[in-house]
Amino acid sequence: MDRQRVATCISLLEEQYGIPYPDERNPVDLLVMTILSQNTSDTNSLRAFAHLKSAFCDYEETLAAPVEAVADSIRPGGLAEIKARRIKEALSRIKQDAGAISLSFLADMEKDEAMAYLLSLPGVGPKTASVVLLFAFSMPFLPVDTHVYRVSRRLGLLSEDVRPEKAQPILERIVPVEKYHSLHLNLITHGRLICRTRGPKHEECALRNCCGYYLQGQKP
DNA sequence: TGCCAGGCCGGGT
DNA sequence: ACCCGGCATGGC
Repeated sequence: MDRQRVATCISLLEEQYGIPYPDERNPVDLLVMTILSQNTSDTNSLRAFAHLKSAFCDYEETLAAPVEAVADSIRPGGLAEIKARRIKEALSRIKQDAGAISLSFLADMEKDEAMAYLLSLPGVGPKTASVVLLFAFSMPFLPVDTHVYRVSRRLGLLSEDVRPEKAQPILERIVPVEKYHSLHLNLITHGRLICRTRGPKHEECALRNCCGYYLQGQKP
């Protein structure tokens, strides 16, 4: 797939939506928040994260608490039992491996080593690990979620036969590293509204307007 | 009202 | 490798 098409999509998105800058967050917060966001709407996951933070004064306390208490604190997010267990197990592993509930040691690792470590944590898959490594450590990973996958295919950045688990390395190859933040955030922030395969109102909005000629099948 | 949400895991073929 | 069900609350 040609880089020109990618570059055009990125700059059209930036023109329309601006260049997003992620707010700085501590890596453990980011990890926990991303676990809470898995297959969950942002309103629900943000609410769950706020509840969790107010229920415990720090992660040591979260770790010491019974799973049911953690689950109760994140109930509004959905999938509470599973996520509570995963969060506690992840915190426990981190403390055991790092001697404290901190992920700052990842900064000293090679990117692939850091990725392998995060993937070894329960409840952490490629998407979650990539979010942490990109946004907390500026490592060159491009998180691929349902929106990024779906919209990338609709824009022709990925061919139709590419399966979700194959999408990330392909996108990482054709997207310039310095645009990972920008593309990811614009696609997930606005991606739910654009280029949906069904739902007529979605076809009328943003990205269709700004990248409309791609969707009409014209090759630039 | 039903469908979906910024996945991941464990089990099957 | 690939496919699939389960998880579960709130919003539109």
